[in-house]
Amino acid sequence: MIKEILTHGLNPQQKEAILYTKGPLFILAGAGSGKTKVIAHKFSYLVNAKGLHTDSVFTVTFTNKAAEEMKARIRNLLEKDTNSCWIGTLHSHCNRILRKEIKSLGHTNNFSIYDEDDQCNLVRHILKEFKIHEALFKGIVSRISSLKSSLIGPDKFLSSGDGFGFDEKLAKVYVRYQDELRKGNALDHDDLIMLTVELFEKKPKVLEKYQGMFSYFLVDDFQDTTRAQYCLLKLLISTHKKACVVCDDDQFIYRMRGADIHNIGSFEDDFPGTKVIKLEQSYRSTQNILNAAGAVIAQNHGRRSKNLWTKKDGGDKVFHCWFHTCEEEAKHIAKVIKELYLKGRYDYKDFAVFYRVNLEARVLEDALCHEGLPFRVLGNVSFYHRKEIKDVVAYMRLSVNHGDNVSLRRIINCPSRGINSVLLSRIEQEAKRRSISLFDAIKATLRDSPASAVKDSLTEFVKLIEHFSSLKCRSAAEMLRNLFDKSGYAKTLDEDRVRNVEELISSAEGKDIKDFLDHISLCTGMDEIAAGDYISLMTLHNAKGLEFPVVFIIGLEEGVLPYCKAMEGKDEITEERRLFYVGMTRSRDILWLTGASKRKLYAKVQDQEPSRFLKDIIKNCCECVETITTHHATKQETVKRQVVPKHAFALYSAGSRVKHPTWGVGVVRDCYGDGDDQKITVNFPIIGLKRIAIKFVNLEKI
DNA sequence: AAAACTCCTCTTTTT
DNA sequence: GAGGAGTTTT
Repeated sequence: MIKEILTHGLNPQQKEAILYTKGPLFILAGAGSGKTKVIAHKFSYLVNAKGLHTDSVFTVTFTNKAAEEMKARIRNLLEKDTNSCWIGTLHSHCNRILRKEIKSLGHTNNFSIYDEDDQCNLVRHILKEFKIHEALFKGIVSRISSLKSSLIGPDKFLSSGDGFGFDEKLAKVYVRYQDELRKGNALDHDDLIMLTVELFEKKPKVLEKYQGMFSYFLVDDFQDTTRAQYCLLKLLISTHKKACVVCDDDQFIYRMRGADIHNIGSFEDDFPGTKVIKLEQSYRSTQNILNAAGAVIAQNHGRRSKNLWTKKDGGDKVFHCWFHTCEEEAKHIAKVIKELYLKGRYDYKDFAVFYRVNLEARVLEDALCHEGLPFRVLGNVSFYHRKEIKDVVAYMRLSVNHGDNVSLRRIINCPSRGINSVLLSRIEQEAKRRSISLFDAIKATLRDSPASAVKDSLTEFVKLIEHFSSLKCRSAAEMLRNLFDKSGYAKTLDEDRVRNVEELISSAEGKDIKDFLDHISLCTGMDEIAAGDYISLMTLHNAKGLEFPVVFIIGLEEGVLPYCKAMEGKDEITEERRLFYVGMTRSRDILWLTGASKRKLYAKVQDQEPSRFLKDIIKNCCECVETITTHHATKQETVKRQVVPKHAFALYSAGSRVKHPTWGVGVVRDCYGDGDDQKITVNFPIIGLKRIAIKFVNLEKI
């Protein structure tokens, strides 16, 4: 009975995926095949039919956003609170475990979590000291990160190195970097995983405890796991082998972040008898879109075979259009969006434009502005990444963890406390000589230095930080507000930035200080208040996991998609192809693929060739649209005339505003007929779309 | 300590 | 072509 309720409205494969709990399960889920639904339903099946406790299902998502969605879905299905559940990213799970258990590894549990920015700062500091060319810091940070994602700690790396050249330097920096983290009582994101693995390997009792806590494991986006993450999961799963991983190898687009596609094979090897279920019915795209996307991805080899199909057969062919310049491309897209919008079938929020690199968005923004269309660009600098936010958070982190040298260096002269580089390096040396934290070194220096303006401001700084660490603030907001005022930092900011900090403070209202810090460290941005009717602009990477009725993918040119810096290796090209595939499969009804012969990249305009990926599909799947710039301009004109009729008797035209006696003001989306017989489609803000015959209604044109 | 100047770089990115 | 960082100038 419960079974029927929980699997109602699901297809046979989805049902099977939910009901199979005997052993390890591998779900190969195509784009739009309802994998999130399957995970949520499986969770509730485990609880309602199998009697598992909601806290004993270890559920992993790729992003925090996905975790929130999953929680909400499960909450609705179970009608139970999901707050204490283990539904989240692996990093947040590890943080939860480490805050509790890290003492047994000799750390303290008030550790700071460093983000990429902090890592870069630390590495640069080290490079300066080692007198290694500082511009290398980015490469080094990413090398260290990928070493950690493969569970290669500094010791292991050192011993593996008969290294020469760069590797030797890297090893030296890596050792020092990890040492600095340890001294500063800080972990970077990769440490969260690596240390949890270390914890489980060194402390079998702790591992047993967590193995015992969980009766089932659900892992979404398994293709995006790193080696370290896989090892962690394997440790936890190994006892009873009740796990279900969901993955799509065709959407593996995060190799650069250390994701390892071999984990898919490892899972089946490490858990023999794994049942494989394929979800191949797409509930998203039309058959035409699936055909085109399928033709693209089919060029990649060594994939798991998969045959996506849909009941939404037919649909429009995929549109393809080539332009002279990227400006024309952008203009045309704006025009198409406007026309579709005015027809009334779609809202602005139903449109998305994807591109490979952020700088492609510029031209598009101009064009959309020009047409007066509302849009938002996703994935700009995240809120927590802004300088002013990071600065106040650094104050907060230092108050919680005095050892946090990276945070201290960040704010010691912010606002200016008159500390010059001589004094600073004296403090650094003092800290090093006595192997104490910078914070303690400052205190020591203050004790035996003569009175001065610098001494006063430093004394005040120390007092401030100590005040807040001793003080039990009621909430993170209270602490932030006080720090912001009393540190004198507020005075150094302009209005905009003050407003940002205030936004941070209000988001901290009523939250526990440590929880709030964790939240900031583990989340990328403020949960986007995505509401509102906007066209979405984003990179192909950002598009993963989303869907839109109408999708445009722009810049389909050699050097852009595939991107020029990803064209050397074969693996890189296949990843670019998957990226394109991910973009295509986001679309429900309409898909446009565009490119241009001339595109402005950085300073100069470059000549562009059509992307090799287009060759795979144009012949059979695309409807090639001629542009205004070709000789057939008349065709465009006729299309336009249909949409915006301009005969003598037409009283209203698309885009004009009218007032209705009961529904208020609305925008005309589409018109039919003329004179007294004219019928119009009007969108009213609250009521929605309405068809109106003008002779029956007393409309006012405004 | 701020302003001016030069140099450099410039995929994608979640945690 | 713009933003960031580091260096030199005032």
